[in-house]
Amino acid sequence: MSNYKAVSAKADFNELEKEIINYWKEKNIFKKSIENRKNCPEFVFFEGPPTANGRPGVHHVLVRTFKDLVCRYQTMNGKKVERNAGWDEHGLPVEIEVQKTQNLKSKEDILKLGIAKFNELCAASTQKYINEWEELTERMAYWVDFKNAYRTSDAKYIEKIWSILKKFHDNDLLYKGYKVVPWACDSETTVSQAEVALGYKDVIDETAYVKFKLNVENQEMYLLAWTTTPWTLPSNVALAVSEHINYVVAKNKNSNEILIISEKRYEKVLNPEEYEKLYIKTGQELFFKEGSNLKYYNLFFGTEQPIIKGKISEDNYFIEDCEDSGTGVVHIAPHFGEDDFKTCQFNSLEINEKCLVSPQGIFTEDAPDFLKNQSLFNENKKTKELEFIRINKVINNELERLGNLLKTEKYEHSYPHNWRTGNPLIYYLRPSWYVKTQSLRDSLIQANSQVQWYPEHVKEGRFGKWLENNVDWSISRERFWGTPLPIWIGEKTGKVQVIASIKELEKKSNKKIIDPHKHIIDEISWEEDGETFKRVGEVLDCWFDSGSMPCASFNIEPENFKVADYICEAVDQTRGWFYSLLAVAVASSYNKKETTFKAPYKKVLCLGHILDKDGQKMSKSKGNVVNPWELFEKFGADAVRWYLVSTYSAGNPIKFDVSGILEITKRFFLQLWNTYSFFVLYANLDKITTEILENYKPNKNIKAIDKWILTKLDYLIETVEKELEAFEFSKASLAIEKFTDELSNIWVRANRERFWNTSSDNIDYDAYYVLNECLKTLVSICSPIIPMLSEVIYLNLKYKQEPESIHLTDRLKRKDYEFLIERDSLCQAMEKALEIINTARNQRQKLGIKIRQPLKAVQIPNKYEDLSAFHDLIKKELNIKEVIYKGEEILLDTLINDELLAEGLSRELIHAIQGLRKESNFNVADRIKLYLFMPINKTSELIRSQIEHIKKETLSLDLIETSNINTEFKKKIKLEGETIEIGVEKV
RNA sequence: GGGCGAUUAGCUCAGGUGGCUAGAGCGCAGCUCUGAUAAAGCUGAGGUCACUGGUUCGAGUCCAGUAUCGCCCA
Repeated sequence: MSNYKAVSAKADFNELEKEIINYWKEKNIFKKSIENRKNCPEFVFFEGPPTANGRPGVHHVLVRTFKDLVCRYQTMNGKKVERNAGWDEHGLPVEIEVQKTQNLKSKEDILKLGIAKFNELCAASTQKYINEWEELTERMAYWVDFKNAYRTSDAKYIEKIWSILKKFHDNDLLYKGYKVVPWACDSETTVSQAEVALGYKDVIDETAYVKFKLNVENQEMYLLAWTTTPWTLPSNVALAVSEHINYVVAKNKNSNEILIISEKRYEKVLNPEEYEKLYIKTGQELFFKEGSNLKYYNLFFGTEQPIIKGKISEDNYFIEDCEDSGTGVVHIAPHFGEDDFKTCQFNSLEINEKCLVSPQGIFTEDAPDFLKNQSLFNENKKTKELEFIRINKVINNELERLGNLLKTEKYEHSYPHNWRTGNPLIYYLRPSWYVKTQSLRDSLIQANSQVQWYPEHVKEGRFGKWLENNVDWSISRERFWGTPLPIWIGEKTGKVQVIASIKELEKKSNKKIIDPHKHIIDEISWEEDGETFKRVGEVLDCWFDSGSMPCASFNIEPENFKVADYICEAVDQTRGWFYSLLAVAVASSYNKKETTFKAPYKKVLCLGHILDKDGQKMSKSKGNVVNPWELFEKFGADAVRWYLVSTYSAGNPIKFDVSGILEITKRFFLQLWNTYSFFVLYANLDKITTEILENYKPNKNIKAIDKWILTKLDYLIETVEKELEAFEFSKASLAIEKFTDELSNIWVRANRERFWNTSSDNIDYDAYYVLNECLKTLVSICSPIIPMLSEVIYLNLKYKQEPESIHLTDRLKRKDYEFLIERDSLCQAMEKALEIINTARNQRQKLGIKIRQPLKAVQIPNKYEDLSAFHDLIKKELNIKEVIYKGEEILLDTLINDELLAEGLSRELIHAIQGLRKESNFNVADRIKLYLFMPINKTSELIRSQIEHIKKETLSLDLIETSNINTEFKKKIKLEGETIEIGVEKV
C-alpha cells in the first residue's frame, strides 16, 4: 500500500482546481479559516462593492486576485480576516439598463410606468448578474462571504446613510445649492458626463455680436460681446472682462457710437474704414478703477447690471485674449453655463431663483413678451431633430430692432447632443444638495497623510492633487433608484428637517415603513407647527452609498466607522470609492472640536487597468475582450492568478497576453508539478510515509548540496515575506519561480539517483527529507497566490495531524539548521561549483566528448580554495573521477583509456535500454529480461566487461545474447560505429 | 485645456539615495542532448535606455521642454 496518492505526470489543472473548490465547499474551509483565528488580531479588509449590471471580466479577476492574496497571506500570518462581499445596487447605470430593456426613453416614460414598478425592475436587474459574479468569484478562488454580503439598497443600509446625513446636517455640512448640469429637455433629465461625450456633433449656429449700452452719461458707449447661444441673452445678468487684456475704445466714424473690444480682436471684428481707435487701456484701468461705477443696461429689461472679472477662482481666468474668436467680453447667463454660474458665485452675485426657461425648454411667463411660451427648439425638416436656429433668429431680429446687434455670423462648432434622441442638450442650472467637502479640504489632506499608498506616488499625486482641488460634493441626483435623501422641507417657512432613521420617520408620520425607497418615502409627509413637511425629490449619488460602507455595512454609528487595514481597487477609484470613503469618514467625524482625522483605510493598493496585448483598451467592438472562463478551462485559474501577480508593475496598465499564461504554465507550473510527482513516485516505491518524514531528523553530515538547497529555501522564505509585506508582488513571485527552477533543474537533476534504490536497506532518507521540506515550504509560500494548486500538493504531502487545508495552516517559517550560520559562504561556494561545471561542460562540447563518456579528472585553479564539499557534485555532473587543484584555469583531462571507454560505452548502452523501457511504457520499477546482440570485436568486449553493472542499472534479471531478438520492444543503436540490437521484456 | 503615471533588447519586465562595460525570462540563430516535464544544456545575435536641451568629472537614474500611450478632471 502506498502512502501518497499517486500523481499523474500530466496534470489537468482545470479539473484539479474544480475538485479543490468542491473540497473547500464540503469542508467549509473558508469559514473555518476565519473561525480558526477567533481570538487573533484582526486584519480588516473592505470589499469595494461592484455594480452587478454586467458580466464580470478579466479586469475583475485582476483586482480580485490581489484582494484575495493579501487576505490569504494575512490569514496564514495568524490574523483573523473577515471578508464580506458587497453589492452596489443603486444608481444611474442600473436605471439605464432597465430603461434599455423596458424601452423607456424619458423620465416621462418612467413616470407613466410608475416609480414603484420602475424601482422594482431596478432591484430585480441587479440580481440578474449576481449569480454570474458568484460563479466567477468561486471558480477563481476569491474567498469572500456572499451570505453576509452588504447591499446598498437594504433598508438597514439606507437607514445608516440617513443617520450619516443627519450628522452632516447637525454639523452644518449639508446645504442646498445649485449646479449646472448637462440637461436633456426632451427627456427632462440630466445626462452623465460619459453620455455627453457620446453625443458631440458638429453644428452651424448663427452667433451674434451684441452691443451692451454702458451707463456713461452723454455718450453712446457700448461693450461688445459675442455669443454662440443668443437664446441665453434674455437671461444675461453680467458681462465678464479680464483685468489683464488690452481693450480698444473705438468710435464709429459715421455716428456717435463708441464700442469697446479687446485689442487682438479689434481689427478682425470691426471694419477699420468704419471705426477709428480712440485709445487703448487695460481691463483694469478701464473697468475696475477705484470709484468707478461703470455698469450696463440689460438688453430687454433695461435694468443696470454689473461688469465683473471673468474668474471662477483667484487664479483662474477663463477669458482668453485669442485672435480666433470672441471680443474679450463674455456674456454671463448663470442658468445656462457652468463658468457663468461659478463666475457669479466668485463675484458674489445673487442668482435669481426664477429661470426664464422651463426644464422642457419653453420660455416662461417671466421672459420678455416676444418670447413668452416659445420653445427653444424647432425641428430640422431633413433630420427630424431639434435645433436652436429659429429661436436664435427671433432673438437676433429683436436685437436688431432694438439697435443692439452689431452683426451675426455663421459659426461651426462641436456641440453636445442627447446620444439617444439626437437633440441638443443645454447646460442648465438645477438645485442640488451639497456636502461642504471644500471646507474639509485640510482635514481630508491630513487624513490622507497617514495612508500608505501603493504605488506611493498616488498619495501626493493623483489622489493628493484631487483633494487639493476638492470642491463641494454634489450628492443629489434627480433620479429614481437610489437612497432617497432624508430631507423634508416645511412648505411655508422652508425649514429643513433631516431624518435619521425609519423609526423617527414612522413616529413623525404615523405610518409604517418597510421599504425606504423613493416611491414609498415621497408619499410621507406630516404637519408640524402649522405647516406641512414634504420630502425633497432627489436620491443620493450612489458613490455616497458605497462610501458609507465602513459604518453602514457594519451597522455602527457614523463616527465609529471601521478602518480597513487594506483595500484594493483599480486606479480610477481615486475619484470614486477611494474618495467617497475618505470624504464620508472625515465628514462623519467632523464636529467643531475635532482637529485630527483618520481615513477609513490604512493601505491602499491601486492597480492599473488591463489592456489587450497591444496596449489597446478591451472593448466589445474591437473584439479583443478576453473571456476569463476560457482561460480557466485551458490553463486553470491559478495560472491566470500567477500571471497577473508575476507581471504586476505598480500602478501601471497590464498588457494582457494569453501566451504569457502558457509561458507561466511551462516555466513554473509544470516544473513544480513534476518535481512533486517525482517525489511521490519514488516515495511510494521506497515505502516512504508522511510519518517517517515527519519524525525524521536529517543527518548531521548532510550533503553539501542538501545544505545548499535548504539554504536557498531559507533565503526564499525571507525574500517572499519581505516582498509581500512591501507589496512587491512580482518580485515575490519571481523569487519563487527562481527557486523552483533551482530545485528542479539543479537539485533534483543532480540527486535523481539517490531516489533510485534497488533495495529497501539503502534508502537515502536525507534526500526524501530535503525534497519534502522544499515542496511543503514552497506550496506554503505560494498558497496565497495560487491557492488551489498549493492545496492539491499540500493535501497529499500533509502530515497526519496537520489541518485539512493549507489555508488553515500558519505560513511555514525559517528553520534553525546549524549550517544556516554560514549560508552566504555556502551559496557562494555552490556558485563557484556551478561555474566550474559550466566551463568544463563547455570544453567537453567543444571537444566533442559526450557527458556520458567518463573522464579522468578536472583541474581547478588553486584560487578556488577548497570546494571539497562540492567535489561529489562536480564529479557527477562532469562525469569525472577526480578533482585536482592545479594551475590557473579550469581544464579537463581528456585522455580516454580502455577502462574509461568501457564505462562510457556501458553508459551509452544503459541509456539506450532505459529509453527503450520508457518507449515500452514500462514502470520505473519493473524488472526485465534483456536481449542483446553485438558483433564480436573490441567494443563488445569492453561492453561485456560491464555487464553486471548494466544489468543492475536497467533492472535486468536476465541477459540473453542472441542474434534473433523477437521481443515486442526492440531497437538498433550505433556505438563506436558498431550496430547493436537490444530488446526488453517484462518479467 | 489641466493633473498623475508610463516610455529600457522582437515581447513581458528589473534597474534605492547619479559610478552601467545596462540586466532577467520568453522569443530568435547555431551547436549539444533526449530516462527532464507542454524538456534540458552551451554559445551567440539584439539596446544612441522615446526625443531635445541642461546640471555634473560622470545621467537609464536629477532638472526643463517635446512626442506617444493610459487614467482622471475640466
